[in-house]
Amino acid sequence: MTIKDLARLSGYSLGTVSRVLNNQPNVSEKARETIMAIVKEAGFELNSNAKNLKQQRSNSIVVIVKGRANELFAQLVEQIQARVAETDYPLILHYIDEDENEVHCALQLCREKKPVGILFLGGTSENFLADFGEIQVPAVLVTNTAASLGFANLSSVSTDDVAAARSAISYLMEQGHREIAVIGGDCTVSEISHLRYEGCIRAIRRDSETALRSYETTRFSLQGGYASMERVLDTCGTQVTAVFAMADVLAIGAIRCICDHGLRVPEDISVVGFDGLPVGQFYMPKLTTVRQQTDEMASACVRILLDAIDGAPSRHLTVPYVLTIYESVKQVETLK
Amino acid sequence: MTIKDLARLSGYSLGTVSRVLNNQPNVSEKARETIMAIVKEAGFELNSNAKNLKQQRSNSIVVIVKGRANELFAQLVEQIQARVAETDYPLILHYIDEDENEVHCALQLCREKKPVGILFLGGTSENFLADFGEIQVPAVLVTNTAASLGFANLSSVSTDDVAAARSAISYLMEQGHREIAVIGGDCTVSEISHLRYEGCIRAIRRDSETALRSYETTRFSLQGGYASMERVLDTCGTQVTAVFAMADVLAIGAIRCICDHGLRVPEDISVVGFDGLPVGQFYMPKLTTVRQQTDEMASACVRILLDAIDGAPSRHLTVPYVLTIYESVKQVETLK
DNA sequence: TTGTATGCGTTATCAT
DNA sequence: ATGATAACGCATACAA
Repeated sequence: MTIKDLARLSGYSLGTVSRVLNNQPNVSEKARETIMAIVKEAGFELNSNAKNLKQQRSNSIVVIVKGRANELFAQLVEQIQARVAETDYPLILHYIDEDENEVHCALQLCREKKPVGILFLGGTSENFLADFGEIQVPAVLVTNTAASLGFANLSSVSTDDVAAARSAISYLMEQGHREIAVIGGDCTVSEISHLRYEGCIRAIRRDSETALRSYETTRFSLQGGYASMERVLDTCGTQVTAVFAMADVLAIGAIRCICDHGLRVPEDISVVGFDGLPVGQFYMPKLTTVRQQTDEMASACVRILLDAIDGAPSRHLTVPYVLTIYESVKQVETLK
Repeated sequence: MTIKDLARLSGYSLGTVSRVLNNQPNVSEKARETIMAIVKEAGFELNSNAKNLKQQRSNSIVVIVKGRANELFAQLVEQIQARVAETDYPLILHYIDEDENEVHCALQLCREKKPVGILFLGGTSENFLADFGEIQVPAVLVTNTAASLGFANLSSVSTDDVAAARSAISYLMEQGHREIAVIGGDCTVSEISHLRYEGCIRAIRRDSETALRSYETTRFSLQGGYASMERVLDTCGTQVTAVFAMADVLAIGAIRCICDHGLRVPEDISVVGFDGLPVGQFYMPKLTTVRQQTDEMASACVRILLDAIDGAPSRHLTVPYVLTIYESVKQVETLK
C-alpha cells in the first residue's frame, strides 16, 4: 500500500494525498476526511525510506551514550525513550566506550543517518571544542554543561557537579568527619570527576582541620569501587572515617569492601554516594547520596531538543541536586 | 557525495560502481580497486534510505523489549547491542509495557520498518499463537521457549525456568528449610512466573514435610519485593524460614524489608534470588541466586537470528542456569 | 566486463 | 484546491 493506491482509492491525486498526510493547508475538508478515512481503514503508513530519501534527512533523533555500564545513563535512556516515543521522531541509540570521541561519532552518524537532532549522554569539552563546529543540527549535552563552549546549536542539561560534591563533603564535615577519602574517575579524562574533585577541594579548604586523605581513581563500576576502597584501606587503614564516592556504584562496591574487612558502615566508616540510584534505598545500609534527578534531566533535554528543532535558541539548564540523607553516614565526636 | 559522483570521479559507470559497492562478481579487479580507493579516500557511505527504498526492506534488526524497568533485559540489550554492532545491521530498539502485545507491536514495526529480523525480549505464548503467523521474517524469542509453538521462522533462547526454580527450592530444602515463601509475578499473565511456580511446586511435592507457606505476586521491582515481603511477614510471621524471590530485584527488596522488621538475613530468614545481577554480589549479604547467563543468551540469540537471516532453520536453545551460592541462605537444623 | 535505463514511494514545484 | 511531473540515491534487468 502506497500513496499511489491511496490516490486511486480516494479518487484524488498523488499531490493531494501527500498534502493531507503532511497536514498541509491547501486541502479541502472533504478531501482530508475521505483520504484519512481510507488511511485509518487500511492502516496505511508512509514509507519512511522514501520520505527520508526525498527530504534528505531522516527525521530521527540520535542519542549517543558514552559508557555502557552506566546505571545513571541507563535510567536516562529509558526515560528519554519514553518521552520521545510520544512524538513521532524515531530514536537511534548509539553506545560508545568512555574513551571514544563522541563528537567524531556524532559526525559519522550525521553523515549516515541525517538526524534532525542529537542527544549526548556524557561528553568532554575538549572534543566539543575541537569538532562540534562541523555539526549543523541542534544538540543537547546531558550531564555536562556547555554554556561556556559558545556553540549556537548546542544546549546542555547538567547538575552543578562542583556544588554537589562540595555539599556532600560539607555534610560529612558537619557530621564531624575530618579524615576523608574520595573515590572517583581520572580527572584528566573525566570532566565530571574533575568538577566533583574541585568541589571536594573547595569544601575541605574551608576548614584547616579537615584533610582529604586519599583520592583513588577507577572505572565507575561496582568492582572499581571495591578495588579503590581496598587501596584506601591499605594506605590509610582506619584513619579515614568517611568516604565520598563519586557514583553510587562506587559507593556500593566500597561498602562491600569495608564489610569484607570486618568493619561496619557507618559505625566504623561513613560513606556518601552520588547519583541516587533506586537500589541505594534498598541497600544495607540505605545509601546517603547526592541524588541527580534523572526524570527532570530526561524531560528537560528532550524538551530543549524538540524546541531547538523547531527553531528555538539553545539553552543551558542546571538541574538541582538533592542531598538525600539515609543511613550510611554516622555522626562522630570530634576530639579536639 | 553519491554513487553518481563516484562514477564521475572513477570514470566508470553507475552500474559498475554499484556492483563494486555490493561486492558482486562481474567486476574487474582494476575497477574494484580504483573505485574502492576513492571510496576510502572520500569516506563515502551509501545512502541507506535510497538503498532500502530500492530493496523494499530496511536491513535493520528490530528488538522488542517487553518491560521497561527490567535489569536483566537492560543487560541483554547492552550485550545484544555490542554483538550486532559488529555486523552492519542497524538496530531498532522498541520498548513496550509488560501488558502490551509484543506480536502486534512487531507486526506494526514490520510494516513500518521492514526489518530483516526480530528479537523479542520477553513474550507470551498466547500472543504468538494468535498472530505470529503473519510475520514473515525470522525472529528469536529470548527468555521464553517457543519450541512447542511450531513456527518455522521463530527460534528461541531460554532458561529452563521450571528446573531452575526447582533447584532453588531444592537447595533451600537441602539446607533444612521446611517453611518456604515465594515471591513472584502473577502466573496468569507472566508465563515465566507460571513456569517458575511450577518448578517450586515440583520441588516441594517431593517432601511431604515441606510446605509452600505463601505465594505473593507483584511487579518485578525493588518496591514490589519489599511490599510482598511485608505481606509475607504479616501473614506468616517468622514461621517462614526461607524465601525464594523470582528475581534479584525482588530478593533485594525483600531483604531490606526483613531487616526493617528487625530480623536478619540469613540468620532469621534465608533468601534466594533469580537472575544473577551484578549488584547481588555486592549486596549485604551477598545474594545466593539462580544466575541466568546473559552473555550466552545474548550471543546465542544474535547468532541464531543472523543465521536465520542467511536461511538457516529455526533453533530452540536452552541456556544452562547456575545456582550461585553466596551468603543469603543459612543452614537450619530440622527439629524432628 | 561494462554501460544504460527504469522504478522504488515520497515530496515539492509547477501549472491549472 | 487540485493535478501532473520531476527529482531524491540506489539496485538491477537488459543491452552492448
